[in-house]
Amino acid sequence: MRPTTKDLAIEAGVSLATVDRVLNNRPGVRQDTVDKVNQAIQKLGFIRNVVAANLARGKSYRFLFLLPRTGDEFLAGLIARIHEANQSFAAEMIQVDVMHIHESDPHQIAKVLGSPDLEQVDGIAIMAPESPQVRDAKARLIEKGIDTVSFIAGQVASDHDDFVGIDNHAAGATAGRLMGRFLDRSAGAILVIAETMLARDSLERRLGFDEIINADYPHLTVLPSLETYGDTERTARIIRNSLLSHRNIAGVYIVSSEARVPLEVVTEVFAKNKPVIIAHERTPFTEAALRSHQVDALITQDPGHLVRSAIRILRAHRDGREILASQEKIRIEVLIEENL
Amino acid sequence: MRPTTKDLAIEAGVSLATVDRVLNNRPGVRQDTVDKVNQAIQKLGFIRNVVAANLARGKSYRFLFLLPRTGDEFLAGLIARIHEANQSFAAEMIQVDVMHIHESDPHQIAKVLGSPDLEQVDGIAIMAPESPQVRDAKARLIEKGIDTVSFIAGQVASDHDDFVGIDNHAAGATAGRLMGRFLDRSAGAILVIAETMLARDSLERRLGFDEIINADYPHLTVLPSLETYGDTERTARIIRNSLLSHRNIAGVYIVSSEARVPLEVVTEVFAKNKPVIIAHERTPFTEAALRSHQVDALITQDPGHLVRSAIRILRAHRDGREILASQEKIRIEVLIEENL
DNA sequence: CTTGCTATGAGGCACGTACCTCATGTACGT
DNA sequence: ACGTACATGAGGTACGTGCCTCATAGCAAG
Repeated sequence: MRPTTKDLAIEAGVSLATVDRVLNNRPGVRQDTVDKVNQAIQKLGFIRNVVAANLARGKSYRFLFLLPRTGDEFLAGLIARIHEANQSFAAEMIQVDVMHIHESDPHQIAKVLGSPDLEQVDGIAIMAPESPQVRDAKARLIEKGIDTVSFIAGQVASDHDDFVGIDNHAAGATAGRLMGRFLDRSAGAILVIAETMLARDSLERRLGFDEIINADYPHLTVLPSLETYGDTERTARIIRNSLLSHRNIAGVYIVSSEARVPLEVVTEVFAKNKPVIIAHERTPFTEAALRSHQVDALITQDPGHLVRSAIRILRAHRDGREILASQEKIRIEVLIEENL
Repeated sequence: MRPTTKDLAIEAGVSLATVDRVLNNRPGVRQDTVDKVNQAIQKLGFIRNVVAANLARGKSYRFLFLLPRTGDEFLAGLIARIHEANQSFAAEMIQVDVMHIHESDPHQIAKVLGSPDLEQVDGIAIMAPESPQVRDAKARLIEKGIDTVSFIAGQVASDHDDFVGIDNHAAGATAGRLMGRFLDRSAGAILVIAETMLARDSLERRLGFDEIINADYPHLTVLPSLETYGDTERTARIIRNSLLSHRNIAGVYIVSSEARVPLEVVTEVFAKNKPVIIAHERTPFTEAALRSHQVDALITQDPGHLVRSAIRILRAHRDGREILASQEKIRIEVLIEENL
């Protein structure tokens, strides 16, 4: 049987009340008494029964995911996972909600983050582009005792705030390596398509991609990024224009998580002589594209893992516990048809 | 606040005792009373507080991992993860242990599985080659109320028994596709090296690999598998012999999880004109090999995920709960230097 | 010596559920 | 009408911890 607080009290030669005071950092205990209890903890290998503690506290957790308001399939998948997690974490008294924000307006995001509605929440996972406003708002949340994690995009990890997501520079490099190897000896140009290069993650991916191509595949040229702004017509136009100036397009790298529109346009434009295409994120659409050989590889991160990881980290923060780093590391996955 | 059993009792118009009888499938309740309670559960959206239930039961879980007795680095990593999991699951009153078996002797495995020591255990994750003896022993364990999962290798999933691991056929196919694409236009032969082809997983990987190469890369020939039997000298000899008969070796596929010896030999033998090499599993050694470009890609499964998944599944079985399938699906990961 | 402060002990109630006992009710067969 | 078997209620204790109140002991300053 595992030692309980009662055993601790006996071992330390103090009362249950004192053990309780020490365990919960309550004032009014002399330092040497604290030490006695801590020694007993060491000696018995006492592990606090979190389960019973939470029961006694009547504690439940409320976490919030702040997500952009796009119709993105990747985001839709993410939201589905959040709801799934809401089910499976219910047994542990954890409730998660989703709130949407206008990603483009830092002031509005900061306003939402400052709103008093959020004060009943135990922790927030924020998916928003980096900006001074958001950074400040986060700092204020932390002052109020509300933990935050940066989710997928945006802020860099800081001391106050974990980052849940992949290293986008490495993800871009991975795409670059695959592109290089898949194209091996064929010289040519590579089209890079992004929704907007203002997003930090797109930028980093592009940097990582370029680094690999420039270093190891001198016969390949990476063209300037095309920005779609999420507009179908514009996407078609700029890709066609690019085709006119560059006849020798051998590869296409779609940087953004919204691959659908660029992919459709590219597939149509390059009806024959399809270049090697690499995109990001697994969605019903990109999965089908991989199956039908419209795409050669996907660089992805597991949305379910992202969501659960954010929740686990927020809870660990709340409990003042350590996290199991190896479990929370989000991997950059390479998907081809065979390992879907 | 979430409804409790008390609320349930009021809603159903019965006593707490009856609610308890229904919730825990105890006899002595008329069917229509059972229905009343179940309706109340539906209506209130009652979710049993597993945490409180386990507290009351004084329940703790003991799970066992039965692993082969090799000195394999992959296995060492696995064991490290099990100890890690033992720490992090301690808060949920779950204890996991490791026991070693002689993988080569089905009778001995069956004997271990039948030993009375195992009767105090709640569930067992078994990593052992498939055999009728093991199959029978498992069936007997299940009769005794001890759940089992097939871990990484061995048995196919059955109704009684989940499989935790990757689809090895798909893993082989993934290796095949990468090999084909990395070699693209260079014709040649591919060396396949296994510890033994008696292992089901090696066989399946090879089948998946061949399927892809034969279908899509006719300029490549897959040679008969070389079996090392884990012997360094033998490995060096058979690889050298193979080199004499086949001058045009363009690729090497190391099927087994123990890649170290084959890799060392291959690296030495092919000092110049290194073929494309693909191996399995991430270990300190294969990771270093990837970094130093001795290996071109690794096909891996996450040991931490494997371990935690097995534990979660065993616990869910024990609690009679459903598992979250998407979380328990072990992915076939593709590792290159950039996404390590 | 009194006053006041701090450190500690003793004990109880609560959380939501499991599990036990005992009493009572109800329907059935004889 | 009686005994029997089954269905249900009522109430208690327990699990390990948190949190509260009250009592007491020790010590130092006035």
